[in-house]
Amino acid sequence: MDNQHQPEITPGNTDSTEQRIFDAAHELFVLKGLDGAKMQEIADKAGINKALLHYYYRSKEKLYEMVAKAVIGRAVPVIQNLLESDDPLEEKISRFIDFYIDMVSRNPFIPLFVINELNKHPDRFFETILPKELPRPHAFFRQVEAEVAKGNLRPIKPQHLLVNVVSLCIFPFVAKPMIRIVLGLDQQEIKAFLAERKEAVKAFVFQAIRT
Amino acid sequence: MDNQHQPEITPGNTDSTEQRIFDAAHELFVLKGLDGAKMQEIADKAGINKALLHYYYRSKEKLYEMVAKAVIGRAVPVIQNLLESDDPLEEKISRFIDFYIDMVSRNPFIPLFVINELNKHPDRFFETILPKELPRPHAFFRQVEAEVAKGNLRPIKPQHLLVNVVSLCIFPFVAKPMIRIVLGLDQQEIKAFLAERKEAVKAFVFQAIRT
DNA sequence: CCCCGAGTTAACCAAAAAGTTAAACCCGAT
DNA sequence: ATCGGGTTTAACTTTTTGGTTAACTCGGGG
Repeated sequence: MDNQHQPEITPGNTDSTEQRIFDAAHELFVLKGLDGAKMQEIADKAGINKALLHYYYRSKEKLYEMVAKAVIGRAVPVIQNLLESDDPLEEKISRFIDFYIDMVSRNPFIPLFVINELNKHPDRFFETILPKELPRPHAFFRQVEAEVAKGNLRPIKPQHLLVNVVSLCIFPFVAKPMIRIVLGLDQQEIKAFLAERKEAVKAFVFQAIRT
Repeated sequence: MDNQHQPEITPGNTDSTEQRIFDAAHELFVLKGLDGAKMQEIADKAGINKALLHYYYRSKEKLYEMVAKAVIGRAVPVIQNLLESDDPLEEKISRFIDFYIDMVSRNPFIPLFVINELNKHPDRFFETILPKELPRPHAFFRQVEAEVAKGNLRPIKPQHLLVNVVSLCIFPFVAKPMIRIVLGLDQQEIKAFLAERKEAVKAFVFQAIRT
């Protein structure tokens, strides 16, 4: 063991070594970013020798790529389904909000990871990480336009509506520590506050768009 | 020159060396974070020797602290003013949106920087970076509650309203590359889209809260 | 004219971190 | 049993990086 750090192996990890490495890398890359996470740290968390990282994944970059691809690829099909379903619009939006807030409150660091990746390594993102199939919101857009035309919805550009909904869902979880400070909430209170978000966002959005 | 990188000195920088270092560090830390930005890089960008970084600022940490403190300290008083002014509520919200979107469209990386700092180094943040005076939104909250009581506003928790407005202002700029992809916009189109945001957000928010 | 000290530099150092190697270890197939 | 390939490890090398040192420049008193 050339290990001067505390090993703190994640327990209960009975999978293959390759998987353990991947899981450890996933956790640390998402938490600390490419530069922040160290190979030794990942090895420690996976409970294996640093050389194994290179045995299974050739380099830090490659390992990072795998993780990034997995993280991003995971959410895309779900969003796609949500946007393309033929539910009535309000129901679709409601489901969308539920899904997004559930997802992001379980994994609050994922959106930050994606955004950072996209801002800091756009080249790599477009070349190797971006999945071929990315959400096509056209169906959703036409649906909104149809409702606006029918007079069921106040006039709004569907693009702005989509961006608004996503912003309202994601941002508060990403900025959770900031919000905690500004609103002066403790651990419990911020949790309660964020738990109210599903209903708060739905109410806000629907009041904004209903005629 | 122990310089194996391309120097690419930022031109037009006629200020003192100390200032040049600070500016270079500011740019790179905001762009790449503490781990991502390298001292050599900062020195190159400032057009000076690496040793000067340590001459003026003792260590990377100290330099980073200065930058972080400046970045965060800058926005706080303005927000404070906005929230505590005694303008009527709608005007206050309107100004708030204008200010935030102006600010974030000029410096799209600042919010990301603050959020990352807060998520990844909360300890340091609270100990050394957090300014004593942070925005106290109480006046704003009471104002909202008063309007709700008077029936001028639909019932809404003022905390959610504040979070909603900030989310709608900041997130689209932070997630700009993501939005570009999903909406399939080119450079020009995304610029135009974001330019519409001020009006779009105001319309959305006011329709959501007006009775 | 010379000194002095702030400013600046090249060269160096030590620690950290990525990556490599060669040997050992398991374990099923021969 | 043993061979052999996939797996794992300790130890090593290389590269990167933050930090230091000693020398040099240069302009303003004395």
